[in-house]
Amino acid sequence: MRVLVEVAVFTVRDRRLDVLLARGPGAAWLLPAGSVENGEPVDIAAAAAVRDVAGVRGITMEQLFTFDRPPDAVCVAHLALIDAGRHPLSPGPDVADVRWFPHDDLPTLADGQDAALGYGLSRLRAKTAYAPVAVNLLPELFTLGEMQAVYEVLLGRELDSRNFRRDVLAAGVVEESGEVRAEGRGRPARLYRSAGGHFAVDARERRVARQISSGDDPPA
Amino acid sequence: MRVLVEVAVFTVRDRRLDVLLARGPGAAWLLPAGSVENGEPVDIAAAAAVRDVAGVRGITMEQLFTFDRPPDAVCVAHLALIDAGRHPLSPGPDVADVRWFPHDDLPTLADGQDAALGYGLSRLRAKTAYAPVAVNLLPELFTLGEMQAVYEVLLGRELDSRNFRRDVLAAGVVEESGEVRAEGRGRPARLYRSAGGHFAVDARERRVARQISSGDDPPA
DNA sequence: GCAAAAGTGTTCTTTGTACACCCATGG
DNA sequence: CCATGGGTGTACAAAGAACACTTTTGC
Repeated sequence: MRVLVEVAVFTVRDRRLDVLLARGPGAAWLLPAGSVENGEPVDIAAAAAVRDVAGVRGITMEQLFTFDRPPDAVCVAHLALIDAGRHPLSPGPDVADVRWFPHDDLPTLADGQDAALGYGLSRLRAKTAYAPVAVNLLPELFTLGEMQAVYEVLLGRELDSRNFRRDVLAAGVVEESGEVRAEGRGRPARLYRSAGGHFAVDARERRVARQISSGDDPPA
Repeated sequence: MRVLVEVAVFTVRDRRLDVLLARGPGAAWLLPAGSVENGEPVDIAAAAAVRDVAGVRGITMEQLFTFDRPPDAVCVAHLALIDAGRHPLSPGPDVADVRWFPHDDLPTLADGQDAALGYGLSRLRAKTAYAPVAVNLLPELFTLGEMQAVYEVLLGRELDSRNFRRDVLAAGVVEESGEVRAEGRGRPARLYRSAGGHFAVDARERRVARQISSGDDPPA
């Protein structure tokens, strides 16, 4: 049997949640994908697929699910989150075109890829509940306003900035860099960086976070 | 590459959480496992493995994770929950012995199976938080006391029976059968059956349950 | 009649949610 | 000087956790 990999790569740009798609010459749009060579670790193969298709390296990934790909393959789907600003796209050799699409306005994908992408999206939203996913979608230094905006895009609703700031700071997932950034008009914002650790945006979530020091994430 | 399947099968018996293991003649203890034939759906192969090894059929399973199995295979691990009372074990042709082991007192397993089993256990406990997993571990009719005992074993702590009963009934995951069972001394208990739907044992959990009508479970 | 398990409500504490104003800068 | 986004604390509402006694049966 053949073992394939594919990766649902998400980013947040311009207050939109985008998905990375590529296509070969004359072909349909696809998630970055590849196959696993004999003996190669699956996660390495998935990272290689993203590198070869889009020229993006060094991103962290999480395994999602293994789908059947009749007639003779299985496909291990992965989820990746990146800051598009730090990872410019460069199409690989067999790729005619690679670009970001708004997650709610996608071209038609190959059979089965819808499932992987949909599952990736729901897992991403679920993770919002107990992991500081936003830091994976932001530059090294970011303002709390930017971080809040990412969560608002992921959750599809507005958050109260006072509660948001209180909770993020209390959770200790970010630390002040000491720097400040003035961006156009308005008071300059403090810049933070990730400090590791778990975090949950609201209610149902914070509680879970507390008890899930390790638990729901895939092993190894 | 070869694609293998293995299944961590759990049950609760006698206030203990047990795991199903099998061994071939003279060989080590293993999780029920098999390989995926060309074109066969992975979940079917996993069900077949449990049937062939232990003679148990018709159980529901959930995919957990796909592990590397160097040098030339991957293994798709699954989680299954059954009521041991309704599924007597009968060793398959290549199996010398198959039996239940307490989850915290296991023999040495083959490399990699520890990971699958450990992940299965943590997923099982995590699911306690938002799914009525106990009904998969109980007979068709059961008392609330038995159900509570299952949760206590899974969570490793005692629950308050008044809160437990209130919450289970309010969640609507069980319905009265109208029957009653007297078991030795003590007041006879009402018998319930599963009514579908989600349920959470406590706090952190109930809230999550409410918002996860669909979300965290694998697709398809 | 007593030991053993089933069944039933209320109070208090913790957590979440809603909310309004002053501050620093650019134009 | 005003428009824009950043930054701060409190009061109310909801949910969770803790808790004791009565009922029904077998022995």
